[in-house]
Amino acid sequence: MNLVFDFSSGIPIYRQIMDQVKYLVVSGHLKSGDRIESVRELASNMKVNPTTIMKAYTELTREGVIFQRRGQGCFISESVSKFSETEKSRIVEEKARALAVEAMHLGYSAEEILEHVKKVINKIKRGE
Amino acid sequence: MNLVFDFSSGIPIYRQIMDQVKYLVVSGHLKSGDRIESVRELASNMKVNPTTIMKAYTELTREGVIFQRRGQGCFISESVSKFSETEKSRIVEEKARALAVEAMHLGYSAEEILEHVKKVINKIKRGE
Amino acid sequence: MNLVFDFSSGIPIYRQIMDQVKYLVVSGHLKSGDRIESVRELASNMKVNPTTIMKAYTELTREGVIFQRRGQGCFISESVSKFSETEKSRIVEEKARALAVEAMHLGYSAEEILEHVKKVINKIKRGE
Amino acid sequence: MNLVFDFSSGIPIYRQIMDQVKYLVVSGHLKSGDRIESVRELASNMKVNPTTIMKAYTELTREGVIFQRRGQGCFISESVSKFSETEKSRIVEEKARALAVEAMHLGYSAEEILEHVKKVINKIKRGE
DNA sequence: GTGGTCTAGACCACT
DNA sequence: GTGGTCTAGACCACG
Repeated sequence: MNLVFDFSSGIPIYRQIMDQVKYLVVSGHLKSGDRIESVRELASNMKVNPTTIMKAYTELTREGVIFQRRGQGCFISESVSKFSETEKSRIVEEKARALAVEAMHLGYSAEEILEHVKKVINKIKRGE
Repeated sequence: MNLVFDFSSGIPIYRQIMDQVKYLVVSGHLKSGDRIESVRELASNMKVNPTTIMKAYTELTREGVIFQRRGQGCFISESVSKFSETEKSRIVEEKARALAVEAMHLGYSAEEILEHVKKVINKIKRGE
Repeated sequence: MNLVFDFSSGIPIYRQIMDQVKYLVVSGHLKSGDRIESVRELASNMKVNPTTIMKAYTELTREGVIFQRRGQGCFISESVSKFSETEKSRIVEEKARALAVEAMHLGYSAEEILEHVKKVINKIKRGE
Repeated sequence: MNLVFDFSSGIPIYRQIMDQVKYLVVSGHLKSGDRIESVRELASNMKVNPTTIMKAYTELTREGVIFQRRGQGCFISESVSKFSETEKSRIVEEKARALAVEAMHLGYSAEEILEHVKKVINKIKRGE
């Protein structure tokens, strides 16, 4: 797994790990059943505190993104969301709202915002 | 100013204030030149410590959303962004990417995501 | 007197008044004996609170820059500094140090800083 | 870090901290990557409230002088200014003008002012 | 251990 | 009245 951290972004490292694992799944780099590096491996590779990795993995497990099998490692789970439809909708709407407010405040029009989102989705689908 | 705080969301109060003031601006509820509640007023209305309000206002001032005048109060500033085009684009793209990854991971299609964003923008424009 | 205020600089208005009166003297726009606007006049012209003007004038009087004659108005005084040589030297050195630290931190060389100062002095002498 | 505060100068403590950290950088006492005392350490050493130190560090971070890492501490950042050339020039010119007006008003000649600045720069370079 | 947020309450500077 | 600074002391999040 090729992770990159931005230590000055203010976003916690464990959150950056979570986000990037999710990205690797939606972009097709990781598929359900794939084994991902163990806590220890990743910690030493990325020179990050193991407890930080641990926290990320625990959260990802809780969200149903990965599952941990004792003695074997961590694996990407089936893409069955643990969230209900309304919950999912609420999560996305909240993030969409934050994006919209920020972008509108920076002076972007509705069209420009949608264009931005469309572009980003395509980038992700191409694995960028 | 009609603010609502979610004390259990984990999002700092001062951040919630910032977000909501920005929202009030983009939704047209507040216009440049408008005076907003003073630190003490808002603090007593919202039953929040004045220094917390102060922090929010200071940050908003730094971002150019409002300006503070000692002895007079706080005012919405001209909507001239302090950021360069590339920086603005970077900010929006980053948020758009976070939204896209999260939504795709929850199983939404590109169309559904765009639909969500479009809906939210319209809500904001209608002042909801 | 043609004063310009920067309300968003953080520098108190009364200080800006003091600085600009001093500037008008060193640049030759005002000479000793010249009458300057009364507190009331200036307050109404500049749309500033009279107490603010009052504070500026009081301070300028204390520093010996102007003197107030009851019923007649305020006048620029003789350019006899009330400060001792060591005091004067300390004041200038302190400001010079602040300038130097800031400029060096921004990456300017000694030559560039001196060039900046030289340029500014000439501007002032030309009354700009 | 050897800081000295003047509690009766009217200059906020957090500002004095900022100025002195900047001084330590330009004078070579601190280099990029160096770890500086933690908020608590400095607070207890200088017998100042941690939140005051925090404010100074937050401002220095915003100016790009240092960066803060939760759980690790504060470090001097690369000396890459966040300001554009014109902005840097404006900042220095403003400070130079303030210095020049004040010094000229105290009766110093252009040569004397430049001499003062030159002397101060050399002092800083020698680490005084 | 680190930084980050918040409260309660005081005092100062400015308009 | 306004914003701005500081203290003392608490609690949380992160590595």
